[in-house]
Amino acid sequence: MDLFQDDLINWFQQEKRALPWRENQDPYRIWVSEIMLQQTKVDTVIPYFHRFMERFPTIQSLAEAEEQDVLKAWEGLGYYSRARNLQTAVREVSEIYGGKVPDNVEELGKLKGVGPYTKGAILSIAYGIPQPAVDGNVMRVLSRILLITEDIAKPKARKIFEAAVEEMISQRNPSAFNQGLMELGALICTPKKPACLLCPVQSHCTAFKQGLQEELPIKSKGKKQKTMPYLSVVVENEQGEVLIEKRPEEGLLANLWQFPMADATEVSMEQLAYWFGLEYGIAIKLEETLQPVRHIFSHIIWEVIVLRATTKDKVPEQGRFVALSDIDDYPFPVPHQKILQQIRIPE
DNA sequence: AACGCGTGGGT
DNA sequence: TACCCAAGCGT
Repeated sequence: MDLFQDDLINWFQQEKRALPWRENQDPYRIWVSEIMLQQTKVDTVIPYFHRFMERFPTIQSLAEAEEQDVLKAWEGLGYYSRARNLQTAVREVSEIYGGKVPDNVEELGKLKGVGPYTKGAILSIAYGIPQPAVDGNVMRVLSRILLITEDIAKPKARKIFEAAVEEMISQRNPSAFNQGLMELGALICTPKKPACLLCPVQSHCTAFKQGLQEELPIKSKGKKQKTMPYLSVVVENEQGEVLIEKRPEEGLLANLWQFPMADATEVSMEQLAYWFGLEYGIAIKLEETLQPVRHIFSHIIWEVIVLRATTKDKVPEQGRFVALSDIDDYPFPVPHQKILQQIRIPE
């Protein structure tokens, strides 16, 4: 009768995927990977991680970078506050901790963007310190192993699983234990149709014994998204430049760039040119309707009617005219990249 | 505690 | 189509 911990760790060391952030234990690399992996699949993260580490190889280089360049490296990855918080925290590590990532719960947990999960992941993986790192995988796996029926969508659930991990975690190899739980959740103990027949810890699994693996974990459902209609306009001047503006520094897609966009519940198509004059201080002439853009976020849906317009005016009160050849310097969210594609490849 | 915050892939 | 899901965090 082997121990759960040993079966899990042996399996992990045998079967773990070769991932770029597993090449060494550099706390900075571990940190960046953990932030990118929040709510994001491994396959999506890999190319971003390579580019990011090439562009910002050290704490120092990221601390000294322009936020605009950090967001550009994050462009398309989503949850952009992760990038901004990471840079804020890295600057703090640079200034307060001499560039060394803290190796204790107290200091690490104070850093922007480093919550209970990420804190435990960095401590255990980079420093070998036995701390729980409870993510969605861990809750799913342990809910089955231990038959825990707490609703994992509720905030209080995480604490219950953290308490369980504190009792179970391997003191000898907390890194392999925590990563093993997550790897198991990603490869075997999946949300749907878990591969129990291949599971290295099947003999320890209470849910499997009772045939309840498909019923766990218990997870309540969120509410569905609301649709938000917008009117967006691509304004071209006589130099062939287009008008773009920076989004507000808080909220959705903060500090990213976009084409001017009006809330369509407040501004109609007929009012658009007038509205534009008030907002941007220049006169435009609507030319044509482009392909509408629909974008589904996690919590809302954008329905964007897109128009093309021209102007003879040069200096807007808001935003700036940018040559198409320079537009790649600016981080755009996906819905506005869809608009950009249309003016790059007309027809 | 509940909600805001992205995106791409799977069924 | 309409969900669900993925190595969460800040407010």
